[in-house]
Amino acid sequence: MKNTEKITDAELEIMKVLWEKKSLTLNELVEELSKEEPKNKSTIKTLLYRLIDKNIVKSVEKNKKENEYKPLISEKKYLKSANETFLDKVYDGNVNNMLLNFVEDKKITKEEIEKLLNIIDE
Amino acid sequence: MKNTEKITDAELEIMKVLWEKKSLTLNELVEELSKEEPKNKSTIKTLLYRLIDKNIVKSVEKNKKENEYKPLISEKKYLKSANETFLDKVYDGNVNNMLLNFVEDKKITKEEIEKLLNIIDE
DNA sequence: ACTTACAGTTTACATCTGTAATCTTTTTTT
DNA sequence: AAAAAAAGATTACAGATGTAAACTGTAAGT
Repeated sequence: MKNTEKITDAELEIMKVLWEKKSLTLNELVEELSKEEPKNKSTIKTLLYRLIDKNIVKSVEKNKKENEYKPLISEKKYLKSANETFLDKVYDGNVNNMLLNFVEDKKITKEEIEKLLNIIDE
Repeated sequence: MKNTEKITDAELEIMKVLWEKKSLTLNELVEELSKEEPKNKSTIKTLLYRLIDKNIVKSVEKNKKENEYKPLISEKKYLKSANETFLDKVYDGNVNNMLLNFVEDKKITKEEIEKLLNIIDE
């Protein structure tokens, strides 16, 4: 699949909610997204339609009045693709270099790395 | 500075070369960028001008005929900003989650993490 | 000095993106 | 049944982006 990479920033905000909630009506979606700052329903509709066009979301009839929207690709899959794209684009695929920079920026601490080691050892 | 984040994908390719070579004429730049696949000079010109507009690159006279182009912001600074943007956008700032996903995708191996620990211990 | 070639600069243009309004079809309400 | 409300679907539009051509001024060759 290539579509995974074509999720834009605004669309991603929609997807995050859909991944978390699995399935939502438009109104539920708008409500979720408006928790922090109010969002325009029309805008969300457009983004949703674009995601449907791209086969990233599907629309299923819930009842006579409303549809439900469900993700067609998994978050894992998206993350894998997003990681790869970022790594290639910014670091030409060099993970070490990326990690070093995160450490330099104090984004990654020693504790986190040790935690990670433990997890890997399973 | 905010401009750092506004470097687009195509512009980034230009910047990578400028960061590495410090200073180049247009022709040198085109030559470098064309090593893998030939690039259109006109396109590179446009990207260069946009970077100049954004105060990310400066143009200095080299001789009567040609100018040299130099980066105005450091690669480190860009990387810091790019890391942050990616982390926030995709993982809502959760570094652990990001690392876990990189590990799952086999992008980060145990060896790399151990190497990293050594580096931090300095 | 005149022409040519090329660096520098400006303009063009299709597609993508964020944002939203409008139109159409159903469902509710009165 | 008629009117109102709302969901679904389409259209709009400005700014960003990738790609490249056109224009302009000057250096270089003859």
